[in-house]
Amino acid sequence: MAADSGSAGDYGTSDMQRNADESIADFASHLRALEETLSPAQEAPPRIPRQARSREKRDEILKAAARLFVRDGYAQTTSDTIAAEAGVSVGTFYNYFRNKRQALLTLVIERLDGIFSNIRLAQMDFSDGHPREVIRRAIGAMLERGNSGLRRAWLEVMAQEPELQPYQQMLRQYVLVRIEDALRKAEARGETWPELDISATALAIFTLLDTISLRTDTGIDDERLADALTDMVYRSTFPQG
Amino acid sequence: MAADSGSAGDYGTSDMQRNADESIADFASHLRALEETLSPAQEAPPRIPRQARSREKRDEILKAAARLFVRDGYAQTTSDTIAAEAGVSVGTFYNYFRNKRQALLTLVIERLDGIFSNIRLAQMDFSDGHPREVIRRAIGAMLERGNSGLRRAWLEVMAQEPELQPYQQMLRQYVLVRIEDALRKAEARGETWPELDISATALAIFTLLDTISLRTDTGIDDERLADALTDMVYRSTFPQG
Amino acid sequence: MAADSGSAGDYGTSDMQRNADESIADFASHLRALEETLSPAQEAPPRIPRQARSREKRDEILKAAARLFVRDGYAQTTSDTIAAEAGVSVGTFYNYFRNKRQALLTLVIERLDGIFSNIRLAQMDFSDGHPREVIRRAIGAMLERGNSGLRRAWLEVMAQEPELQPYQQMLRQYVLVRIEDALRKAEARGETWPELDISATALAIFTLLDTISLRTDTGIDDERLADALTDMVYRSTFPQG
Amino acid sequence: MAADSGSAGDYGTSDMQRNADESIADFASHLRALEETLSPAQEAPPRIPRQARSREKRDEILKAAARLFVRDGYAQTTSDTIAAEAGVSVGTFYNYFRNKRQALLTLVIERLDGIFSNIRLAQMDFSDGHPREVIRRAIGAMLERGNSGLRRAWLEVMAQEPELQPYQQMLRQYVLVRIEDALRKAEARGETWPELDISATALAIFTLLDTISLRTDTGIDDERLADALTDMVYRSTFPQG
DNA sequence: CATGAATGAGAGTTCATTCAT
DNA sequence: CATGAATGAACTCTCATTCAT
Repeated sequence: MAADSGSAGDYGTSDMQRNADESIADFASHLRALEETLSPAQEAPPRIPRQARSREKRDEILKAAARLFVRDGYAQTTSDTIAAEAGVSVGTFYNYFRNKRQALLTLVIERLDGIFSNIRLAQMDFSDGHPREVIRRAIGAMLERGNSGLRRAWLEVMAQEPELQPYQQMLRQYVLVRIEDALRKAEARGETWPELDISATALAIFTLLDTISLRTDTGIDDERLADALTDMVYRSTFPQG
Repeated sequence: MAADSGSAGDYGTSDMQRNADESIADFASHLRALEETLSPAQEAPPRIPRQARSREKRDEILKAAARLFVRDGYAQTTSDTIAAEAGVSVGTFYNYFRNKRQALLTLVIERLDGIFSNIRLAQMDFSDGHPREVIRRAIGAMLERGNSGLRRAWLEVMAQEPELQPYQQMLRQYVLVRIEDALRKAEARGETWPELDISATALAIFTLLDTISLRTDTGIDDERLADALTDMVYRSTFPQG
Repeated sequence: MAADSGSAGDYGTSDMQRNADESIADFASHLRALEETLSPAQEAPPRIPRQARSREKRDEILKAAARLFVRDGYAQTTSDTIAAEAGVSVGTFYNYFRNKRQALLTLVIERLDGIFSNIRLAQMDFSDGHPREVIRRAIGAMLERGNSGLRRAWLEVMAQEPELQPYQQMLRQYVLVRIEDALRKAEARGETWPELDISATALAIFTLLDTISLRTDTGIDDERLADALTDMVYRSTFPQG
Repeated sequence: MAADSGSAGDYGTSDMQRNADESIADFASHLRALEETLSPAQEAPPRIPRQARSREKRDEILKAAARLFVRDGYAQTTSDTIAAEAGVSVGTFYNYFRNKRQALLTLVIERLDGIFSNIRLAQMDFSDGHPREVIRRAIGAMLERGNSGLRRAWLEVMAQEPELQPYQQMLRQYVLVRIEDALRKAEARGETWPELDISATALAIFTLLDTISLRTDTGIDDERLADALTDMVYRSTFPQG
């Protein structure tokens, strides 16, 4: 299915490489943007650990929390349980995190790229003439990262705490706007279907991939899935696919 | 369950219809069994009342519960609130429903087709030669049903109670298989893209539409959205769209 | 010590009576004013009891709370303890009161006259020519009411919850202003010491009596104490006492 | 501490003085015993350190504690906060003081005369013929000392721990008895109002001044307040003021 | 002695569910 | 059947105090 190579020569690889590097840098900066977006929701933790052992314990607690949030969901996970799972007392949990919500927020911020793998979509740039590959790469990257469980927990908190919803909106807008941009540029170059409804298509693409990345077991191999999704996005945007 | 019949056949559609209806009925009966399992009959289980006045009261309660589940989510809705919203006492609520969960299950069972509007996708039949219209109609139907709020509540309970998940799987499989079937037939007729990965594509279509129908406000008009989605599904399946 | 009688006639008694009646009416209106002052701090209780038994239970809980607040102080009294003392469960306590603070506020409002016996001072009217008796009566009334324990609890909450302090200030101002008024009128009639510092004296009188009424056991009989206080207030305000 | 001397009886004053000083010393030693009783020596009790650096640190902590007790009250001040305010760790706090209460007790003992400024009242001696000035001076001295905040904290602990109440009684009695003494002597010289109820009047004077010295902001200038209080005490005791 | 992480009893509060009236 | 008061387990979070480093 994948057809890459290209018309021009041998330095294709180094080109790819350069693109990948840039892409990683891009990705990092996108992440930082998202982090900025989220941090206002994050109050200072009660204790900033100074000793090395302390950092480890904090990480233990975070890992324990992550396990439970993923397994049982946010609401079903109690502070007592997290503490027990981490092998510490409740007091200790509250030494490191102001409250349960902050623990989740911390997790989300620290694992942004795993959780919001959809920002990969924000990086798509169709200007180099190989849109199919661009799409394929973004989708592949999205599917391989695995922290969708935490995103489910994040969505759960948001449902309960309306103050957080703006943040979700912002994250979403961030990606959405970038997809629209990429599409609009391709449209300007006359590459897309005529009369393509850019906003609606961007929304559809975003929704599709955002949700698919939350999948647990689809019964379908990730590679095949990525290929099918790529075709879908590609064909629905660029004619003569 | 599957009844395919053949390419021509004027009763194809009504067949499809019957099948979908049957399937919903099946699903409902499973859910009812589940209800029994999850809320084991103790002493006198609340039954559907015969007298008109009682039925009305029960319906009032259900409507109130639905409003609140949709507005605030399942966990955030308390039995007290439901009773208050319905203008009855908590006791009365518990006279009609064994517990909060049963009230939601009842709602889900009674409004199955509104909630699981994705069942409409199971009815797509591309054999009449106008696949784009078929897709458009299914999508239009999905988007216009309004009970996505209750489905969100249903998903919320499921997250908490793993025993329910098989039922979600069941419904999902039902629709998926039907989409695959339709695609396979179209493929047999040589209408689809060559080498189309049927299962993966069906999954993608299902996921996309299933999620989109949960939307609250996308900022995009439903008609436009339906058109864009139709294009997406159509172009990614049938070439030369 | 008391010397009343008067220049004129036999209907002195009925005069007294009328004054007492007026005084009670006055007192009630003062109380209402204080209640108005406090009520903004009071949120609606979670459940307004309708059944008679319910009112009784509410009263039981209030009495139990009062006992414990007086005996152990506000902070040392837990909701569990109150419930236990009242012979109910915690849940029941929270059915009647939104929280511990509201229970105290309710008590305070319902027993305003016992707790803020100092409003008696707000009623003093020296215009009838018998200031000593007026003072004596106010002080006597202050000392005989007994809920100073609850006022101590009230002061305790206020120390902890700055939002309530305005209310204390208002109660205080209410009485203070009225004492000043009475003094100022007497001054206008030339009855007071020349160059009397009205505000400071009012403050001193208020403070003295306010605090004395918080006494538990002074070792001195209430009548004697009232007489001594009367002398003190009278002599420090009106010359040639 | 106040040196008045006067026309009559040259050692009278110094006697009073000695008594007051002794009494304070007594009180202090009682408090120290109390400290022992309340915080029973376990293993190595924190003692007053000898080395200069340690003394300074201890003083820093005490000052920090004082600031916070005054500003926020005893209960609202946590050991963590005290440590932070003093720029040390909690551990260090507990190296110098057995517990929070002991820190307050220590403060009280070390600042007895500032806190219990009402002891000044015990030193009043009307025998030199200028009672008004004597009163004025005592009141002035009371009002100018600023540690009433700590006394409020002390009263707070006492409310929680009944074992401490005898000590409060002790100090109170000491001052009361001395005021009564002074009044009785003046009465013997025929200077007071006839039939003055000495005990009750002493109690009233004590209560008034004791409480007024706890004031925070009365809205009235201290000098004016002192003058008004002086008038009040003077006129209610000595006729023809 | 200094540090600060760890502890855990305990406090306030909520809410699904029961049951006497 | 309707009512709504009663229940208590469960949950989140605080803070005085200890103790290993």
